[in-house]
Amino acid sequence: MRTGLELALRGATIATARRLRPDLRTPIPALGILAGAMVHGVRRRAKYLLIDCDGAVVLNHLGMTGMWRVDGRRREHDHVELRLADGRRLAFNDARRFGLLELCRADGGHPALDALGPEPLADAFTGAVLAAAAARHPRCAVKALIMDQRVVAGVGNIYASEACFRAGIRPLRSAGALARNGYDRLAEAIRVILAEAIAAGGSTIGDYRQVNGMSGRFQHRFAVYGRTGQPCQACGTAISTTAIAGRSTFWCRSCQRG
DNA sequence: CGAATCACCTGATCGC
DNA sequence: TGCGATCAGGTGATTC
Repeated sequence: MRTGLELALRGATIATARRLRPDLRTPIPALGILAGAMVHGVRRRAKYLLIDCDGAVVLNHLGMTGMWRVDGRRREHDHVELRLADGRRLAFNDARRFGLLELCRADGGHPALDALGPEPLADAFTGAVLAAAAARHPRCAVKALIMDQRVVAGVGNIYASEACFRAGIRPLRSAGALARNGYDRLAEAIRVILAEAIAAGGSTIGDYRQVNGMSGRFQHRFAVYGRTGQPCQACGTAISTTAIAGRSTFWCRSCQRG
């Protein structure tokens, strides 16, 4: 989504920005400050997008169903609308309203960004980081550990299951019981899965679309997510499902014994 | 204290 | 066909 937004917005001037309803997960602030501003770029930190504008930084989280689209016509659940000086219309749509759209402080920060762990695609993220977190939370399930945004920032429910499969690690395994080389494999698996998913334009399960309206393509490459009962592509064993911390978790009991 | 559970909200799907 | 129950990409508060 960051890539698509950057392509659509970088260098563009916002003519008007308005809320179409007052709140998402939190209140949406007045956006009049964006009128006439140029967009310098779009950054990402964890699952948050930061839209750098003249005089303001917009902080946005997609929640479960949030998406930005360049689209001429207004759709149900469009909650924020940017009209650009060149005539294009960019809308933030979020059926469930678990998303967030706020403005950063003058220093560019925001409380939501304060406690986040390292970026999984940055050099600072290593197996040692996961092993250290495991030492702090030895009884935590491995999958829950990698979904803790304070441990590593940006791994959600789909990619947590996929990364555990890729690393050959049982998602329910107690964090304290996994050896260091397991965390090295897991950190690498997280990097690979996220990089591949980003390159594929994300995963469209229900209504998610890229900024240009196209579906993601990574859902066709899921090894385990949503494949309960279907044969594992590696060994043929039926994929299992279980709940960890209230989230559906998919795994192969044969391939994932680590 | 840490970890599981609930709450937030809408829509799709499933079983009856 | 209709209806209630359940589930869904996330996060933060509450409960145990």
